[in-house]
Amino acid sequence: MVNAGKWNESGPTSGSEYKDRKSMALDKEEMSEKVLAIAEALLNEGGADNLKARTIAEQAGISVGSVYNLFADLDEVHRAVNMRLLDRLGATGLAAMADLERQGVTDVQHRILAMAAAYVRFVEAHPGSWPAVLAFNRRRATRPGPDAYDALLDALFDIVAGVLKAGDFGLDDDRRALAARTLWSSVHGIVTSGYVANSDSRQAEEIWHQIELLVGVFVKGLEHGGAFAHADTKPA
Amino acid sequence: MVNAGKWNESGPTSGSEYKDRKSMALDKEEMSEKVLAIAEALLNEGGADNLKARTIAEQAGISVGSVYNLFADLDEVHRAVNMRLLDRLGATGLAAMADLERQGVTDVQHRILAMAAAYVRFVEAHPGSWPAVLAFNRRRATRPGPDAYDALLDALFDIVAGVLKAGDFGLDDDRRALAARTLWSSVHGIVTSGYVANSDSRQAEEIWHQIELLVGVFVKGLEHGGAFAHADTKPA
DNA sequence: ACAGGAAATGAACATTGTTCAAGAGGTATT
DNA sequence: AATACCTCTTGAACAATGTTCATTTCCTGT
Repeated sequence: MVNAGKWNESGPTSGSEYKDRKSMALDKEEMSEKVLAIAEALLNEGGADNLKARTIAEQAGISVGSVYNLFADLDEVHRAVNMRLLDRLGATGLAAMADLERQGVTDVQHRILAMAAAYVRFVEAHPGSWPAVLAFNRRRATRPGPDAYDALLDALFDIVAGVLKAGDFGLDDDRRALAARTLWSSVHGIVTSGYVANSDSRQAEEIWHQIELLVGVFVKGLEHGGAFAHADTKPA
Repeated sequence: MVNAGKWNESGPTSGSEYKDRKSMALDKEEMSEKVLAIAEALLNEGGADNLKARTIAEQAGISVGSVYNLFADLDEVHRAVNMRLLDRLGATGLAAMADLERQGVTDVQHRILAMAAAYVRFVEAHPGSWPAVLAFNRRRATRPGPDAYDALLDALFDIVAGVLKAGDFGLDDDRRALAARTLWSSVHGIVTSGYVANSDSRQAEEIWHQIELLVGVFVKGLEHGGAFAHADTKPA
């Protein structure tokens, strides 16, 4: 068990290449990607509950057992889909930043808003799977150390931190990173809270109003040294 | 089916009181609360996946069928538990505000931080069930209109709005309400993101650092009119 | 051809949510 | 007192699901 991740560990019988291509249906790699694409579609349609081994197998044209041959269990499939999404989100963010660069937008507030807008668009484009990403509890955390999941999140934080660096708020690296994480978490909270809140199209408007207010207040607050306005309240 | 919520709709055969008490084990109401208490404990221990009809029945000393006699399905049980939690959170928030009043704390930043601290403590006190609250998708939304769920959330927003009212930021009621929702969503996002992020005790520290920065920046930003600093960026 | 082994298969098992026909327990009516 | 009637309880039964594993299939190297 738990043989996932060690594909092609040993060649077939001995060290030979049998990658003829042609007549061969699909590589394990290709089949894995096909499974992940199907899984993402399923998650998008019906959330985590819609990710069923038999459905995947049927749509992929393979048997249930083969799914478990590619992935240890459905949790791993879900995790893999999430990583793809996080990865794509990072790419989207970078693309948004490149767009801003191209348009010569230097105003920090504009740039942050554009980043937030990109995030909102991404979430709206994945209505079913994004909540699944957020709700995903890595139960039985494999290791205490940071995994690929955290690495992807850190990459997202770095993008925001890069935007903040453009504005001159007198922040050292640590504090800027903290501000980036705070801003990201806040936007994230607004988006997800909005999804829980009232229905329909007023939702999108409310989310955007909150984001506008947050970013406006955040930038103004940073400009006036709010990041250092410690109150001497003890946590707990 | 769907008979939940209409208990004792008609008396037994006719209008008679057979509530002797004594010898009678448990009222439906009492049994429902017992079930909810058990359900909350189960959610706290193992998340949504740990809410099993048979476990509830066993621990409550009734049969599986009886559980479905009290609640339409497990979703309704989950929903009821969530409502209890939201209700309790509201009470906690009001208690925290009363404490501040008693201590004569008038500084807005202090008060917001104290509220946030109360929220964080509450979440930490319900490590398993709180994520379940957030992840709860009311699938098949019964009505388009606001339900009890939204009412509870609005109550929470109102508490925050009350705190903001103390500070004089030149906000009209609508804008203050928006700021309250924004602040709440942001804190919420910080807490839940923190739960997703790195493990262990550094987690709590990181969460609190983010909250401190957010509140500091938020208050400073409001003081300097950041709530009106509209950028002319279009949403999408 | 044959042997060896990796990969695919799908039947089988365990666990779940949910339903429902049968029964139990009580009240009112005669 | 006996009966009819109603409500609530029960637990067996069903369907859907995640997961396993003995068997078969398919390919490569000899």
